[in-house]
Amino acid sequence: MVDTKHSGSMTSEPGSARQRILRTASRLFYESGIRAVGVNTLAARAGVTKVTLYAHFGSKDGLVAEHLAERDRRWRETLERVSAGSETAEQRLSAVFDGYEEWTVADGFRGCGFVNAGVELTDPEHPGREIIERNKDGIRTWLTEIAEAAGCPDPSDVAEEWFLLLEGAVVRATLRKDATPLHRAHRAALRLLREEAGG
Amino acid sequence: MVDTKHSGSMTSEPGSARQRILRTASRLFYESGIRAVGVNTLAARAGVTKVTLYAHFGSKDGLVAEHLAERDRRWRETLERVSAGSETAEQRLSAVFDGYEEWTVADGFRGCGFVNAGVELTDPEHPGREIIERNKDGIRTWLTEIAEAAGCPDPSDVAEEWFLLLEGAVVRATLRKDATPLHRAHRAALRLLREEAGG
DNA sequence: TACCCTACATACCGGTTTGTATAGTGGCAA
DNA sequence: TTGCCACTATACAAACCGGTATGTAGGGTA
Repeated sequence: MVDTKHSGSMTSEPGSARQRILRTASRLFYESGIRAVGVNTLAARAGVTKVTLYAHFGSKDGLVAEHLAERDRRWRETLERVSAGSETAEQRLSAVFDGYEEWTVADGFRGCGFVNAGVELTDPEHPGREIIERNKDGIRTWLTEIAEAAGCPDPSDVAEEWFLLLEGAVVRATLRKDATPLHRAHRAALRLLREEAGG
Repeated sequence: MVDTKHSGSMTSEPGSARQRILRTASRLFYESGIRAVGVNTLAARAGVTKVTLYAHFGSKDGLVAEHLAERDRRWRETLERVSAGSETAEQRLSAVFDGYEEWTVADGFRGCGFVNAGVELTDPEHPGREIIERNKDGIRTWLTEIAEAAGCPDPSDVAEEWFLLLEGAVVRATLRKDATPLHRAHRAALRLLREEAGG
């Protein structure tokens, strides 16, 4: 009860209404799925009225899209954070796979939020879809830069193969919670790096 | 109107009510997602009343589970069919990847139905979840047998890596419809086979 | 003939969905 | 002081959700 700018019933959650909604959406959508969480539940859990939610996001689809954009933003921050301190290409690559491994065995892991959203948002016109694609492009770009830094002759080819291993491992880890898919993907990725860059 | 055992209003769709329901469920659940398709819509599209649907499957969850089981059955048939005629391990492996490639570029492709169902069925107690796991185990077993036939020293290791490539390629192809993920996964899988078995 | 089984049609249940309309409240700035 | 702003509270609308109750029609079989 320290700095809630605008009064109201106590909602132990700090931050502006908008931030609280986005944070709650991120948690609930990821935990239970987007369709499974109604705006009533969402607003109540965020300590906000439905009117406020609609004033900020216009519609549930709008909220979903902004939630995905926010998630993408945080995801990029995380990627840069776990890579900070890595110097060689091999270290940077390992940082990515280590980060993913840590994530897949953490409590509450339920797969890639963007892939999951892609499964749920069947309408190809949904505003969230382009954010999903943007996020995946971000990963591909990141991996391509590593392959370039390593001096691979075909960086985008190598990056794409790393991406397949990474995405496959996440899917595998989603169904049976286990660190080995990521571990194995990591090993395969390093082997490929040494073959392509070292040779 | 040839052999519908039990009368009824004409429902151009052939087969028993049960089969029609399962076939319709398979189509609609895959196209639009499980949660997005209500039992009312489903029954109407199958040319069946809701009462009949509930008499056969008990609940929507029951229908979902039986639909997944049916899908798994058909999936295994397809796998054996595309592999028929393959003799060497390499041919059998390529048959799998070719089959997947054909699938991912076909009209209406919307990813792996089992992975998608796994995303939607967040309840870990849902009866469909074990069928999803069974299906994935089927793939892993199939790939392991190929690795064994090829004489790989660590067949399950190799199979798991093939699996990562395969699953990753399907996810990639789902977001941006394109044959290249499968193509690249295929190439990587063959390279791995030659390294492990040939060396 | 009598019964059963399957499927039909229709209507209903309580609850939930997204979204809106209306009125009130507290703080802040001009 | 006046007015704006962001918010609360409540109530409602129309559609849809999964699921059930009731009653009927018709072929298969004993």
